[in-house]
Amino acid sequence: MATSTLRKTRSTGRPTLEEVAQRAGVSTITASRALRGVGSVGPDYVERVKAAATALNYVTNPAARALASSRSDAVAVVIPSISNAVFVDVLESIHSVLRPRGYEVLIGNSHYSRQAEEDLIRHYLASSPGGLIVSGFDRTESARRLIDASGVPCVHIMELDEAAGVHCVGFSQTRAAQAVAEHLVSRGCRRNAFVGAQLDSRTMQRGEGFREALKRLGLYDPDLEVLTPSPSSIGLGCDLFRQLLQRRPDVDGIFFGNDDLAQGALFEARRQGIEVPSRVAIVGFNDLAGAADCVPRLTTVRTPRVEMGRVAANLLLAMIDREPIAQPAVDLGFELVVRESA
Amino acid sequence: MATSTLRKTRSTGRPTLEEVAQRAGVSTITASRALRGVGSVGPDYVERVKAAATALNYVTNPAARALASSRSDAVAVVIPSISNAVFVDVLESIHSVLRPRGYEVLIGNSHYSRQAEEDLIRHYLASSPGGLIVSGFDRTESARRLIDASGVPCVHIMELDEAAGVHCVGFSQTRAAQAVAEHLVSRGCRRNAFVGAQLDSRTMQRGEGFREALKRLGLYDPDLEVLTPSPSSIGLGCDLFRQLLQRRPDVDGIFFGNDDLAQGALFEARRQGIEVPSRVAIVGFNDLAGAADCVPRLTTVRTPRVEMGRVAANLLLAMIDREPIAQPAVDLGFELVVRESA
DNA sequence: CTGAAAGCGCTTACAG
DNA sequence: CTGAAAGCGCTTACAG
Repeated sequence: MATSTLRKTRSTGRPTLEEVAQRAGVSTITASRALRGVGSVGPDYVERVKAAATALNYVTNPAARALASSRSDAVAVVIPSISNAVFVDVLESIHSVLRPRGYEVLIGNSHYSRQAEEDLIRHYLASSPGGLIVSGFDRTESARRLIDASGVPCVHIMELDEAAGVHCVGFSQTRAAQAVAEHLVSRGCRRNAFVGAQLDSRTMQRGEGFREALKRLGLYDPDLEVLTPSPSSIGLGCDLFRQLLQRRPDVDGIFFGNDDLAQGALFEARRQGIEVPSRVAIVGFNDLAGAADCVPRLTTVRTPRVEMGRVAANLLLAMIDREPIAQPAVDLGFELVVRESA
Repeated sequence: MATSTLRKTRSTGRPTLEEVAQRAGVSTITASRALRGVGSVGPDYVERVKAAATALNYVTNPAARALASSRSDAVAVVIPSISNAVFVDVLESIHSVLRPRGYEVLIGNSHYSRQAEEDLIRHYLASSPGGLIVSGFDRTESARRLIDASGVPCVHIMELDEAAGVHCVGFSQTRAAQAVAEHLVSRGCRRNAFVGAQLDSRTMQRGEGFREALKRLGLYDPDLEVLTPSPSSIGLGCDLFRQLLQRRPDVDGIFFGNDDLAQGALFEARRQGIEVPSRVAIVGFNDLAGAADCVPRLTTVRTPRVEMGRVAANLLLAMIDREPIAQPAVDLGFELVVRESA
């Protein structure tokens, strides 16, 4: 058969660029350029190549492309948790802008471990991804150096840093916590507690912002800070609330570092017959699912998760395409949503 | 310089297998075999190669490996939603067994669309992944054919199918729903409703199992089936519960297709002063976060999400390694967790 | 605007 | 047990 001469020994069976080029009657490289839309190719050629590709059901072999160009169509996103709805929302948002642009989104879950994050960053950087998105700024020096040395475009999400050369999209965790403190105090709470779990850098920043604001208002009581390294959850919220009220029955305002803790507290309060917000006001963080519907409806801080993912992905895209960056650090703000619990 | 002869024109700067081999004083292919642990290589050689790789900080270029072997170290997982905690749990579990084995887990989110799923499957199959994990069996004929024709090992999760040649890990949605129906009836509920959202195949199977069981018990009332294509959420649970009780105030048992709907119903019941379970019993599905802590604590069906991910990933690994498969269809069962709401 | 040649960094298939 | 050669399917760099 005439076609048998085309068959390569180790062929995968799928059509190659060469076959597309042959069918279109052009050279392989012209077909490559036509399909990628780069370089100058005669419009008639472009059309013929595209037609041939469609007819053959051609799909670029990503491995071959990556090897030849030493640049992959992958973007790695390293987050500390995949169970925390906060990151899932951001991820989904990043996904929705990157996938349509042809990027593969690789998800690295560090489980809140600095060492695991460093390993993941090393792993992903090893395959020369098109871009990298990481969470916050709390990482090992090695990880930081790996990112710098790689030259791979990198966007930081969740937090803000004005340092030159750092690209980030987030909001001020500190200011958000201050807003919560001011709200609690303005509604008359005098003994305000902060309850934080996981102890990741963002939770700590919230604690700090809360503390600073209370100090400024002359209402800070170190005995009302409850911190635990356990992962945040509704069940933990129940426990911490119960313990806190047992130890300090005089507390009249509580700021929880995450909504799930606050929702747990609401359940526990109900079980113990403790009125919210009249006896103790409760504020959460993030405005996760259920916050608007629970009883009483939860007062919380709405964080810009969807927008953060979208803006970060677009910023990364601009960096990858070497477009000029108007604003390397984007503050998306937050919103205190006052409902019934405080 | 002597080393300049080693420098390739388009080098990426990272060490290559050739450099490792050179340092170890062996051929490239021997280094390749030593590092992969395949073929027969003298133990002393293996040691020297590994030492050289470590010294050079060598990391295999995945694109080159994939191109040469026409087989990638990626496993694609296609799920219908990334916001639904059910899939996040399974995903995390799959991740935890595949990543340590060197696989990259690619996540495809079909957003419950058959067409989107087909496109994702086509996309992932195009890059010859090592394996594929898909959710359930409800997909387009094209998607099914693509999977079959690809020859890529594929495991189905969430549901069960006894069909020969199909590898799956899940549990019977139907039987789980039957157990719920029997529980409600056994505790005295006579007018039992089913409330399902999203209308994905698993929700429909639950509805069917529930209906069949009630029919068998002579208690089926078609007017008590509430179905909506809206995505499942706590807020939707509030709405559907309110509407149902307005329309059929005599209902005394409700089975919600997912815990979030049930939790919403619990909130709404509280707001309306409707006693649960004395006036109406409520059962959820999946035993998601919060089910054990809400008020009243939710009676629900615990689904084996973590185990499902683990078993599916290991089954896939066995298929990839062409090991004999003892059991192509694994039924992991479920557990009715009776708490306070029913 | 178009193309022939070389190369990306591995692994397969074949020898010995 | 070890290796020289060829090839995977693209893109880069250089010509014309």
